[in-house]
Amino acid sequence: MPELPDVEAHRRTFAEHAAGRRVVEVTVPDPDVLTDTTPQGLGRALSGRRFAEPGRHGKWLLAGTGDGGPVLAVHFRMTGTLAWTAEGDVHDDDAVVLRFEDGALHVRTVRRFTEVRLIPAGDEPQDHLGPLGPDAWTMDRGTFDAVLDGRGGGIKSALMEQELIAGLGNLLVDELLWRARVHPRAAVAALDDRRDELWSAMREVLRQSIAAGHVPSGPTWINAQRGADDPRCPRCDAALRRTTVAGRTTWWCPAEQHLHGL
DNA sequence: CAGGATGTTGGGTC
DNA sequence: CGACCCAACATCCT
Repeated sequence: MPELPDVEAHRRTFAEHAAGRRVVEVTVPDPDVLTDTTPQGLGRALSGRRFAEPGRHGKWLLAGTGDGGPVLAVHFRMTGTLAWTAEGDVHDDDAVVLRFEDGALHVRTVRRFTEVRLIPAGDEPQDHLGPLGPDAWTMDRGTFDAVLDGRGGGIKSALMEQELIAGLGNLLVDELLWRARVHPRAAVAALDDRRDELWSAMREVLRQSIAAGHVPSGPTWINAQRGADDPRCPRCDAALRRTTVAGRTTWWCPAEQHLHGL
C-alpha cells in the first residue's frame, strides 16, 4: 500500500505510540528485512532508548532517538504496514517488533521486500537512504520547477523517479496526471505551460491522500476505477484506457488527457 | 495455472 | 551521461 500518504499515516502512528517512549525490547522475526545490521545490533542500538518525533522523507519513515542517537529507517515497499497493539503478540507477517511499556509497534510485510535500516548515531540519514530528491509534500513550487527544468523523457517516468522527487508512486501519479489533464507519456519539455496544473494537482492529491492516510478511492478518484468491470472517467464518463508507462500499469482518460504539443 | 500487484535495484541497450 | 526496458526479489489473489 505504501506511497507517501501511507507512510505519513505510519509516521503518525509512530508519533502517537512511540515518541517519547522507552524501548523495552526489540525482536526480529524476519531478519531478512535488516540490510545493514543484525537483530542483535538493532536491539543493542535501540533497547532502553526513547524515540524522538518521527520524520519522513519520500517513502522512508525515519524514527530518530534524539540527541544524535541512532535512527531507525523503514521502507515499506509494496506490502509493508506499521501496526500498534496493546498486547504485543507476534503476528505471522511481523518482521520487526518494538516493545514499549504499554504495547508494541509491529513492522509487517507480506511480500517481505520491506527494508529496515539502522543509521548509526551521528550520521546523516540522507547518506544512508540512497539518492533521493526533495520530498513531494514539503517541497515548494520553485523546487518543483527546478527539478523538472531540463528533464528529458515522459512526465510519468519523471514524477515516479525517486531521485528526482521523493514520495510519488504509481497511484498518485496516475491520479494527479488525470486531474491535470496531462497524458502520462507527455514529454516534460512539452509541459512548460502546464506546470501550474501539475503543481496544483499534485498538491491537492497529496493533501487529500495524507488526510485519509492512503490514496482515496471515492467517486472522484480515477484510482477507484482501476480493475473495475467497466472503468470510466469520473468526469466525462469516457472508457478509461490501460497501458504500461514507465514499466507500471497506467490508467488514463483518452478523452481528456493530452500530449500537449507532441 | 498464468499473470499481476500501490516499490526498488541492478544490468543491459541505445 | 540520460532515459528506457526488463528481470528479479516473495507472496497472495484473481
